[in-house]
Amino acid sequence: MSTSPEPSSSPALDRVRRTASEVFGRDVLRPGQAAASTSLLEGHDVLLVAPTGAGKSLTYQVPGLLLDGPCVVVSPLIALQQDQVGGLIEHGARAARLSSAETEAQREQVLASLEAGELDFVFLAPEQLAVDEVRRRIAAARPGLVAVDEAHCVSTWGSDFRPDYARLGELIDELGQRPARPRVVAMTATAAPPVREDITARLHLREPRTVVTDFARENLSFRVVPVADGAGQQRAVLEAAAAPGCGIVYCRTRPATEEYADLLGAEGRRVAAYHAGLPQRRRAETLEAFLAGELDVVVATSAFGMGIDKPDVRWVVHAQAPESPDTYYQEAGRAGRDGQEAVATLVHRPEDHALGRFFAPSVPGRGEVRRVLALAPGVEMAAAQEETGLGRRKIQRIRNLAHLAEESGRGTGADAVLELAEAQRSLERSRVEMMRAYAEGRRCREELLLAYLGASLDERCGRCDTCEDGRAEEGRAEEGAPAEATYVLQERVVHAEFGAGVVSDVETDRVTVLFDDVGYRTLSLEVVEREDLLDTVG
DNA sequence: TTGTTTCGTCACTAGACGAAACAAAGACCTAGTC
Repeated sequence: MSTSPEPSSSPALDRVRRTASEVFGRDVLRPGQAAASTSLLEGHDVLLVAPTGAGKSLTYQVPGLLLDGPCVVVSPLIALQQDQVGGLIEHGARAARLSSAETEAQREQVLASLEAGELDFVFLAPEQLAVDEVRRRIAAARPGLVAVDEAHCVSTWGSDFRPDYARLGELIDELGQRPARPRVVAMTATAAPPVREDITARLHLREPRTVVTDFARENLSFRVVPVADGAGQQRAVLEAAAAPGCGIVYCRTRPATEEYADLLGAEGRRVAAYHAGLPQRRRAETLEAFLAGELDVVVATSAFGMGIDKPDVRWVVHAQAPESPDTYYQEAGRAGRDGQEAVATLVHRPEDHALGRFFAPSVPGRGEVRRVLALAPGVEMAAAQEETGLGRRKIQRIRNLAHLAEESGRGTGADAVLELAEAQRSLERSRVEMMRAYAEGRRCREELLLAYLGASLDERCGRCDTCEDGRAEEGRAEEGAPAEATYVLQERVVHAEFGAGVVSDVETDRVTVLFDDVGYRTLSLEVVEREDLLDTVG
């Protein structure tokens, strides 16, 4: 996998520029757009990591028009798909959505148009692509490009939620083999290096080029407010949410969103709660009102996220820590998209991390795994449930684990499945610990987040709370001069106990490694060196 | 894993206490009902 530089000139780039200008009215391409689009035209698959608002859409829209055959866009939310279809039609492209929201007649119309070559773009969720009939008819239309939007879902979902995400790679493979296999572009706003690798592997990207745009946020200040109890937490959240301008308060539970919405409402803020337990219509109204500037604050669970591109959000407050720095950076990053100053505050109570551990996927029992693996191939879900006495979700999870275990070379059988499930749980739990390290550490906040996400900051941000109050600087002084660079970021290493892994962060006195089987571990450099625990792999 | 609610016990017959039970995100989809 390589990170592609911006191309300076080529016939492919000329075609991209012309179409971007003539069809979409974009005379200047933003960072990443040119590299990603030309790579697709040159025959590569592409993984694009670029922040929301950086114009990721253009990266599939332009090649989608230039390559032969229609472009299939896989997108997780049908509400988002509708907006994207509307946007393309406005520019004169032929686009449609295929989902359960369409009537049978409308679905037939979409598939017939696709087969007749009358559509440039078709939008659908993985669940639609998993329908044999739909997949067969799309393959018959010989698509030239498959775009996977919000591609981090491929990595974070699939094992126990929306299982068709776990099958997306093979579903795309079935749309045609080379030379007819469509090219694939996977797009996401943030993805730490192991997530990028996971997406590449699960989508079976071929000769992939990875395009990563700069995602440091120079207008965003990160803050952490430690609190000891529930009352302190509430005070801190209300205080942070009293900031001027509009903002988002993120909570981990639905009742918490309602409670804070009531409290903020009582203070005179125009506020609404948002979570997946609310009626669809009310959710849509809340989103619309927020985008239109009719609400000051939305108090939400993680359901409020994808597709929200409101530039003037001035602050984001996390009432509880989310389960990983990946999620935190994505949610906090919804503040200040307009480039004006914005603040991201995490109210931190150590107990809140328990919820992160609770949500980490469980490891199935050995007996359960054996029963699922013993099922005859191709057996229907209803029969499988009857035979194993297990729920649909559990069966699906074990099947997906078995599939992934085999694909990743761990092998077949119950041991391989259990090993993989253990590794997944370890990784999730270690992400929770990384989040704790963020909240409890005294390093520059942005430096730590960017290191985690695989980018580096040349110097401390100078804006976060630890930079401002001098803790970040003090910490460095106490630790002494930076240690000689024994380990290099993204280098592969082997630990005596934890096995193989990749260096994800190097500080003056410690090194953080993402191990394949146990997740993130932060190790003291002194101990590592004294006991010779970590070997680099050539 | 944790915090909150519910329930039973003791018996100072009102309320304190501890144990047990419960709930804690995310979105497709389809079938059934009004």
